[in-house]
Amino acid sequence: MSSIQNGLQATFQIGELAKRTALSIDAIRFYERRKLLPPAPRSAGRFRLYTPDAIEHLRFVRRMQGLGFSLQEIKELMGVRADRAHACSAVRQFLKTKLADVAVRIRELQQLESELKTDLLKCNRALKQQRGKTCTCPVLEGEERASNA
Amino acid sequence: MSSIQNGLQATFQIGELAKRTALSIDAIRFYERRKLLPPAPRSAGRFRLYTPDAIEHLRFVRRMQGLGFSLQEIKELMGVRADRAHACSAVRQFLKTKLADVAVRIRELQQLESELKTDLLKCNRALKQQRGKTCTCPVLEGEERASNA
DNA sequence: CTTGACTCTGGACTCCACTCCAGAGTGTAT
DNA sequence: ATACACTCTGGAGTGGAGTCCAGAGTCAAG
Repeated sequence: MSSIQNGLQATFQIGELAKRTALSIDAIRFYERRKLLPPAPRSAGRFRLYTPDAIEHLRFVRRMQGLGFSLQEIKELMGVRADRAHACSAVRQFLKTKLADVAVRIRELQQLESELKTDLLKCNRALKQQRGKTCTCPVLEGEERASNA
Repeated sequence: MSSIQNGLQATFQIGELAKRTALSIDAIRFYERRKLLPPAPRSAGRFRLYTPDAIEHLRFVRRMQGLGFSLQEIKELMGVRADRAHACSAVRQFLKTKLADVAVRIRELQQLESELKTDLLKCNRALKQQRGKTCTCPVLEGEERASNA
């Protein structure tokens, strides 16, 4: 399963990485093809060998994906962040753009959040007032005869 | 283009709606099929007729999409929000779940934001220190100072 | 040396969110 | 009456993000 190479690092292969990241093996290989993961070094028998770094790497990818970035965007983001050591104004510009995007997203989500909170309040009030009465729930009941405003 | 019906509302047809929302005609019809937009009333010749409501409706859809919700989720969200009048505990539960999702997203985006800010700072410092020196930029990769601001 | 669990590659397939198109009808302007 | 812009439906095609699979190779255990 895991092997010690030259006493340096504990490595493991793709199945193990899949388990530890809750990704499918296919997804990991797919990310490698799309360069979201650097090509893994191989064993004598051409099996991919990973170090714990890969786990972090993949978690970052998933986190960004969850935030709605495309694989392409994530790749760019990682590239720039990894290379900030020799920064140049183009990299700086890219970071600024991404930061602005993120700020917009945050504002929009906060807006949605407050709208949902309002809805929930109204919902709670309505529930209080109809204590015990049956209620036809559009979510559960698929559809009844036309409602909608 | 736009017509007055019974002196009640200015309606317009799909091409106009497309222009006003910056969506394609096909996308609008597609949303209707997927029930993200209520079926539009038709003219005598079966042309869809819209009121300004539709613009707002579509903007909401796009906004939610930009925040990473799938069309399915947006449909559910709209359904629940429209029907909060007769609230029931299932609706309430749905809202609470969505709210929690949104809160998580906001926190994650804020985290990313601060990481990017740190990167940007490092980037700025690096730039200051290498004033004038050429820099190999992974973003431009090869074409250097040929284009871009 | 065989078995069984694991991995390899390449290609086909799926689901989503559209986009593009053909062939037909609508509506108005001349 | 005809031209021209617009719209209709249904279906095929696209790109992103994977999933699924066959046929072959790897490797530890018995």
